Order: sequence, then C-alpha cells, then structure tokens
Amino acid sequence: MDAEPLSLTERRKRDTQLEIARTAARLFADRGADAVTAEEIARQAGVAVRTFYRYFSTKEDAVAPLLTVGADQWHALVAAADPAENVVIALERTISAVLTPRTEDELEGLRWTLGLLHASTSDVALQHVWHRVNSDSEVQLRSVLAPIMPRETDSLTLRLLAAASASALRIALEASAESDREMHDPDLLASRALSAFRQFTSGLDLAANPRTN
Amino acid sequence: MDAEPLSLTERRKRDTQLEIARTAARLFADRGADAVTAEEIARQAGVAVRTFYRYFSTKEDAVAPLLTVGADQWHALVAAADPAENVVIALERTISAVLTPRTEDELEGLRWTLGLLHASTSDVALQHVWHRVNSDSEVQLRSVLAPIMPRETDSLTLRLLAAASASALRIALEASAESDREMHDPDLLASRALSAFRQFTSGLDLAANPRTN
DNA sequence: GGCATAGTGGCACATTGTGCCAGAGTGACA
DNA sequence: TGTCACTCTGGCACAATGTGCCACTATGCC
Repeated sequence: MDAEPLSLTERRKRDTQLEIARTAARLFADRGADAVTAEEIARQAGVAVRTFYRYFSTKEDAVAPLLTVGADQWHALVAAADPAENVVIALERTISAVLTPRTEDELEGLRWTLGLLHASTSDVALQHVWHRVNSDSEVQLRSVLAPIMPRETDSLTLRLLAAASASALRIALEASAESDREMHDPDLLASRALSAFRQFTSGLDLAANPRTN
Repeated sequence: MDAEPLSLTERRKRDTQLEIARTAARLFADRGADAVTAEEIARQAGVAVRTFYRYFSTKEDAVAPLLTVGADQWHALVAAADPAENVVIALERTISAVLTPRTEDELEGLRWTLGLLHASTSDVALQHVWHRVNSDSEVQLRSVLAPIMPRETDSLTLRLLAAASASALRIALEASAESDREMHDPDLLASRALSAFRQFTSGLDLAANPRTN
C-alpha cells in the first residue's frame, strides 16, 4: 500500500497505542470491562493515566483499534476499486480479501479481533464499543462507495448498500466469535460473510415459504 | 392491545420516567448532551439525582424511552403475527403499521422520536444511544421472528432477516430526521421504510449497472 | 388504623475524564 | 556539539459520573 516514512516518534506512538489496546483487551476479557480501572490498564501498559487518556477518550475505547483494523483495510480496498467494476462485485472481492489474512501480522490482528469479540458476547460495555465501531464503519463505507456507484443511484440506495455490506461482515464475525469451535477458522468466516452479502444483494429468499403449522 | 391494570404507583413511575426523558431530550437538543449535567436534568424533572440514577443507568440513557417506544410496538406486533402468514409479508405489514400513528399519543411519540433523532445528527453522545437502541432492537427482533420463520431456515438467515428489517426501519428514520422538511411527514416515512425493506428482500438491484466513466 | 413493601432523597465515596503546567525526549540547524 | 523549537509525557487539581448505604415517606393490603 503506502510506504513507511515513520519517524522514531511515530513508531513509538503506534507501539504504545497497540500496547495499551492489547493490555486493555487482556484485562477486559479476563474480568469484564467495568471491573478494570483505567489506572490499572495504564500501569500494566507502562504509561501514566494522563497519557492513557491522551491516546483514548474513554476507558472502553482502548480496545477499539483491535476491532477497527479490519474495517480500515476494507474501506481502503473499496476506495481503491476501479469505478468501471461493478459495485457488488467489488464488494464481494474486498470482503473476501479482508477476511483472508496474507501475512502473519494480519492473521494475528484477526485473532485479536475475534478473541475480543468473543469476550464481548458476555460483556455489555464491550458490545457498545463493537456497535460504535460498526456504525462508524457503515458511515465510512458510504463515502467510499459513493464514487463507484452507478450514476443514477439515489441516496437511499447508497445507504442500503452500505448497511447491507457492513451488516454482512458484522454478522459473519459475530456468528464466528460466538462459537468457540469456529473462532479460529478464517476460511469459514470468509465464506460465511460472502454468503451473507449475496443473500442481501440477491434478495432474502423467503417469499415462497410460509411456515405451515 | 392489553388492558391497564396500572396501580397508582405504577402510573406515577411511568410519568416520572417520561418526564425525565423529555426533560433530558429538551436539554440535550438545546445545548448538546455533554454540556448538560445529570443534576440539572434531575432538578428540572423534579427528582433527586439519586432517583434519576434509579430510573436510568447513565445520563445519556435518559432519552432512550423516546427512541424505543416505536421499536417496542413493532416487536409486539411481530410477535403477535400469525405463523401461517409469510414472514416477509408480516414484516411489511408491521413496519407500515408502526409508522402510521393512529392516536394522538402515538403521533406525539413519533414527533419526540424524530425530534430527538434530528438533534442527534450533530451530537455524538446521542448517536451512541440511538445505535445501542437499534442493536438491542435487532436482537429482540430475532427472538420474535424465530417462531414465525419457515421451519428449515438456518441461524444465519434469521440473523440476516432481522438485520435487514431493523436496518430498513433505521435508515428510513435517519433519512427523515436528517432533513428538516420531511421530519414531520409520517406518510413519507412509512413509504420510505417499506421501499427500503423491499429492496433488501428483493435483492439490491445493482447487478446490471456498472458505472461507465 | 397498622403493617409490610417499595420508591425517594441525602451522603460518602471510588472512578472517570479534562485543564493546566512543568519536565524530558526528538529533530533541525549552525 | 550545542541550543532552540516542538511534541510527548506525567503529575496535580478538579468537576462530574455512577453506586452503596441508610433513613424517611407513601402506597397497598389486611
């Protein structure tokens, strides 16, 4: 993608942020988010409380980077898509790409995401973070989708496509995270997300099947 | 629907809750959520701060009842649907019903919802509440949808249908709330929500329309 | 009327999150 | 190498959030 003109300071900031995020994730998963104080996260991450709040605006926010890393990659891929390519095809392609880790770092990132998501099934505070991340992602997705939509598409359709795409990814991740067994199987995750997205774009096929009691 | 065996105490609790909610909504819309203290809401609503926190677990939560009232009605209607009726038809019917106010109280409730939603477009804290309400609604919708789904439907499809329904309603409300002009036109709101839902269930029709630059 | 129960208010307190200022590290330039 | 500007960091004070605890009051039931 882009080069790394990261100065020493920039690199140390990235490291500090990631260190705080993973420390927070460990503690939250261990004891639940509200049984952990900001002071404890800061101490274990090796920074002062005041510094913690310079990196993150709330205590819960500390784990957000672990959840947004995939979404950020996805938005970048969509934004870079060829406007001549069909939007739906581009979305399928990018969904598949972002759920298929290619480097060791990407795999580790995915593991952290799913692990945290797994912990959040029994922690309301973490669910809030996840929901916020997804809402932000949907808004972000709208702005990168707009330039590659067919010319005549109206605002409502743009919103719907962004919602469908974000929901497909979200639901696939949630479903995988809730099951212990499937939590570490990226292939299943990718195919599930694609299946979800295709059901949205091809119509949820329930019209001809009333329940007969 | 159901009768009102509300005792005096129960009625006063309802009144107090609504009074707090509307007081909070007024203040939040006026000055933004974080420029308002819990103490001020409590004072203007005529209760002690300690009592405020017995009704609501956080300051922002105070406005949630104004946003959930429609969703609650909707869930009740879906739960009461005939299992022999097609699910998609039932959803269209109930979406239309819940956005068509029949009494003066329902109309007032819808006004408060849209007004608050309008204010939340420029207030991050209120957006969080709205997102949380929608997530909760989606989960709730799953459990009331499950009994009226076709027998063979799998868990993923259930999740997708709930997400599609909740998203259709959410997006229609957001789109209406963001425009000053359409904010007070329930008919437009209902038709927009139906249109959104039908696009989900009939497939987002973008397959044959790549953008030609 | 009198009693059990449940809602209310006041108080103390841990925790959150921010403004402010002082110290320490980095990078540029002479 | 020295020094200067700039940014990151840490400590402190402080307003505000949210909770546990206890006493007080009103409702509902006999």
